[in-house]
Amino acid sequence: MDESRKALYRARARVLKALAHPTRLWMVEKLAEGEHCVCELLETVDADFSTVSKHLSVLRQAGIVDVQKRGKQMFYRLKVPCVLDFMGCIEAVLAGGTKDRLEVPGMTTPGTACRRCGQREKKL
Amino acid sequence: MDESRKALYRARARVLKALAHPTRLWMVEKLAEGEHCVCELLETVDADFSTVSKHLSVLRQAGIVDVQKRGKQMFYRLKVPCVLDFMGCIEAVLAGGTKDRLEVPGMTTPGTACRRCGQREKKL
DNA sequence: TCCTTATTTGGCTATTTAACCAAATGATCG
DNA sequence: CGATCATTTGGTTAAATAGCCAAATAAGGA
Repeated sequence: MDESRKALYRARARVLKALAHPTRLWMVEKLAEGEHCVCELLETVDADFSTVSKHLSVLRQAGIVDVQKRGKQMFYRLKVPCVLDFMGCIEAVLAGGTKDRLEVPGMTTPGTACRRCGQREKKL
Repeated sequence: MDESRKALYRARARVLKALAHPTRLWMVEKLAEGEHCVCELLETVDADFSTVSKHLSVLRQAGIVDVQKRGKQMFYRLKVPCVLDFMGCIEAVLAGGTKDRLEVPGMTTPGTACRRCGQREKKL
């Protein structure tokens, strides 16, 4: 795998990591309703002001949300709403389910031999 | 927010966290082709055998992949293929884009006042 | 049975992350 | 200008994570 490909996966992982926190997930859903200032988000999250601010900063740096300053307040918005579509699949994972992809491409058959180990299973 | 709701967000975050690593993301894509044993995955990932094994364990415990032991080998499969659908949206985030949801629900308008701060913006 | 192969487990250390507190910034208001 | 409100930044500490190595398992094969 070449370096640019590695960088791609690192970048993707960074986005997911930004989302991978209960409070931040909750905030994303809250922002799906429309923009909110930090103090509004603070109300329902049981955490310190600075903690909330830092979570929002993580989401912003990942490119998931947007901010706009108006007056004394910072208004956060969901910049990329498609992240909300993740929830359905996450629920499927939690349900232990084997939910198919939304758009099913050609998933190739299992059965390729292990090139390193050189062999396929022997029994069954 | 009640405790069971918090637990839900924690659970969701756990799934995303399992996915939020470059190597694991890569493995998920690789497993989308069909099942692979650990040694096959090892070939292309530049890491220790035990490291690869641990990454797979994380994915398994999250419920994203499945294992089946056959002979000496452990065959990992993607249990919930819909996680592959995340990639499109992640790319949109990376592109700084404002990609809409796949299925657009009624996203409410911004403009609700800050109940805590008691006011809406003054200028502009 | 002993050896080899495939994979997991158990430390261990370095790095990252989360949370809180206190102090800094920035805007509006009196 | 000085006070106040909304939010961010910096510091600190505790906890979680990633990676490597070495040892433990588990299944076949000689």
